[in-house]
Amino acid sequence: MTHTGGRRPRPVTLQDVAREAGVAVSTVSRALANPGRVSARTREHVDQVARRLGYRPNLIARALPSGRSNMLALLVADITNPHHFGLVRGAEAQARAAGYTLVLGDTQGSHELEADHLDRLGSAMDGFVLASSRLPEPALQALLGRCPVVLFNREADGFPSVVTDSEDGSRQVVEHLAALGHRRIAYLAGPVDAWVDGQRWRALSRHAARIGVEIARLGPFAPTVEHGSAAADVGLAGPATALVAFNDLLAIGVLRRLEHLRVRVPEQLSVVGFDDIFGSDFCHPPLTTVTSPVEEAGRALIDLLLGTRAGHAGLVLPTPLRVRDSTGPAPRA
Amino acid sequence: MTHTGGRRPRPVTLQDVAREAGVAVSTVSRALANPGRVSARTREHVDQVARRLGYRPNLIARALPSGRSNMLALLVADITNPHHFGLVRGAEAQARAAGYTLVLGDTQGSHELEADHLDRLGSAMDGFVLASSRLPEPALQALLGRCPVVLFNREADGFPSVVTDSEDGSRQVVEHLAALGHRRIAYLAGPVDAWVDGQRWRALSRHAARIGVEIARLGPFAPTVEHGSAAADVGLAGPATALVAFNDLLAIGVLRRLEHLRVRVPEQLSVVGFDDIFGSDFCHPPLTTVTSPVEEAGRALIDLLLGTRAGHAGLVLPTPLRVRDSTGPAPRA
DNA sequence: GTGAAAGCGCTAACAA
DNA sequence: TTGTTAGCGCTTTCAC
Repeated sequence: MTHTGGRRPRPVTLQDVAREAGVAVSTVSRALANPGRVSARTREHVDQVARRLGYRPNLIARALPSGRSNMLALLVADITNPHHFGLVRGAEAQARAAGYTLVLGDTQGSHELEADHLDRLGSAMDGFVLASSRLPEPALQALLGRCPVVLFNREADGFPSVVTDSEDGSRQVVEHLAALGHRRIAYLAGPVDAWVDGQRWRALSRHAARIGVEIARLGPFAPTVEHGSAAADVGLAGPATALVAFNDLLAIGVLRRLEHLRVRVPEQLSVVGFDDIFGSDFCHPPLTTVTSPVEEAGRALIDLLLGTRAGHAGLVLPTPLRVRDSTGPAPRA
Repeated sequence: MTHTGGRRPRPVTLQDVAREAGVAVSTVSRALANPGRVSARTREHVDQVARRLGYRPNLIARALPSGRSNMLALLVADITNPHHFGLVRGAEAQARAAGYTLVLGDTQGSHELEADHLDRLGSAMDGFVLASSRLPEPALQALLGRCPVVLFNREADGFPSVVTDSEDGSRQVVEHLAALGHRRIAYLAGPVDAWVDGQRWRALSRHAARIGVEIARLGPFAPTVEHGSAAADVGLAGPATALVAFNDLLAIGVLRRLEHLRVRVPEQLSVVGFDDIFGSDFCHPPLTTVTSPVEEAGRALIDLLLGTRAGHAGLVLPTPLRVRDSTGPAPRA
C-alpha cells in the first residue's frame, strides 16, 4: 500500500507538541481535552503550537488507555434497501453532534455476517445499533455483557430498542382493505429471521380475524424487487383480492410482475407495502404503504445508545398508512 | 452508556491466555497471528486455551504498535443515492476477502463534512476510498503524503482512480439523441464541485459540436429527485427537445415533474440520465440512461488501495447506454 | 496548575 | 522455537 503517496512523514505526536511548547505531554493532553484543568495562558500557548505543527490526535492511541474510541457502529441488514437511508442520516447526525463518528456496516441479511462484524468491530466500537438484526436470540443475549447495543425493529430482553408500530400499521392496512370491500387478503412474508415479519403477520392476522376478513400467509420470500415476481405469482394463484407485502422492495417487485402479466392494479388486485421507501411514490401505480419515521428512529437510537435519552425501555414510533393508487375497491366476485 | 448490559466483564487479554497456557504473551501472539513461527504443539495448545477462554483480540491495541488497523473507509458523497449501492457491496466484499473491515461514511455532498471525516478517521484507517469526492483540489493534494487514498469518479494528480467512462457515455447519449432526430438538447448540470459533472458536460458538448447538434448547459441543480422539478421547468423553458440530466436522481425528478405537467415523454420531450440506479427501470416512463459497473468499480478500488492490482494508474470502466422508453423521436417542429 | 511515570493490550526486535 | 523487553501515542493517577 506504499505506492499511494510515497514516503509518509511521521505524524506529529503529543510529544512533539510538548517539546515544542516546552511543557509536559500530560499538560498538552489536558490542554487539548480538558481545557478547564489548565491555566488559560498554557492552554492558549499549547493550542497555538499544536495548530502550528498541524497536530492531529491519534484516535487509536487515544482509545487504548481510555477504553473509548468515540466510534459507534450501525449495522444494517441490507444497505441497498432505501428504507435505511433516513436511519443512517438520522443516526449520523446525532452521533456527530455528540462527538462520535458513525461507522456503517452491511450484513446483507446474513446473521453470520452480522456476527462477524460484531466480532471484528466489537473491541473497537463504543456501541452498536443493530438495525433489523437477524441474529438468533441466544447470539443476541450473548452480547449483553460485552458491549452496549441498541436495536431497531427488533425487541429482545435487556436491550433498549426503537421499533416502528407494526401493530398499528397492520391494523390500518387491514381496515383500509376491508373498507374497500376486500374479504380475502394474502400476506407475502419476508425472511423468517426478520423480527418485524412475525410482528406484521401476527398483527395482520389478528386484525383480519377481528374484522372478519380471511388472510393467508404466503412465502417466505427474500425481500427484494427481484423476488417480487415469485411472490406475485404465488399471490395470484390464490383467492386473495389484495396482497400485503412484507416490505416495499417486495411490493414493487410484485407490481412490476403484475404489470408484465397485464394484471391491472388496483382494478383486479390491490397491493400494499411497508416502509414507504424511495421509489414507492413513482413506481407504477404508486404504492399504498405503511410509512415509518426512520430519521427520527436513527436519532433516537443514538440517544438510547449514549444514554442521552430518558427512559431506556422500548420506543414505538407511529406508522401512518400512506394511501396511493395501488389499492382500490375489491373486484366484484 | 453503562445501562446497556450492566456490569461489563473485563475482556480476556493475551496475557490471560498466556498465563493459562503457561507460555509467554509473545508466543500467544505469534501462535495466533503467524502460526508458522511456532511449534505445532504449542500452536494447538494456545489455540485451544484461547478458544476456551473466549479470547478476542483487541483491535485497538493491535493497531497501535503495528500501525495497521485493518480498517478501510469508503466515503460517499451521498449514501441515499442508489448509485452507490453496488460500489459499497463490491468494496465490502473485496475488503473482507483481504482481511479488512470496510467502514462507510456519508459526506452528504459537503466537502467540509468530507474533510471532517478524513480528519477524524485518518489516524484510525489504513486507507480511504473517496467516491465522487467534492474536496477542492488543494485539500486533496494535502492528503497525498498522509494516508493511502484512491478515488472513484474523480481524477487528481498522484492518486490512483477508477472512473466511469463519461466520455464514451456522453458520446452514446448524443449519438442516440441525434439518431432520433434531436437537434437541440439541454444538459441539466449537477453540482459544480462534482468532478464528473464537468467531464460529462465537456464530452457532451464536444460530441454535440462534432455531430452538429446544439447543446445548452442549464443549472447547476442539486442532484436529487426533489430538485428535478426546478430542472424540468428550466429545461421546458428552452428550445430543447431532449434533456440530459446529470444523474438518474435528477432525471427521475424531471420525469415526475413532466408527468405532473402533462408533458408527454418521449413524444413531446426526451429525457436521459446517468448511472442506471434503482428505480430508473420502473419510473414512468422507464429511463434511458448511461449504466455504470459500480460493483466492479468497488472491487477495483479496494485492489488499488491495497496495491493488489497491477497498474496503479487510472482505470476507466465502460458505460453502455441503456435505452428505455424515456427517449424517442424528436417532435416535428 | 503542572510534571513524572505507570500503564492500556498488543507487536516486534532481540536474546536465549 | 520461545521468552524478555521495549515501545506504539495517549490518558490518568499521583506527587509536587
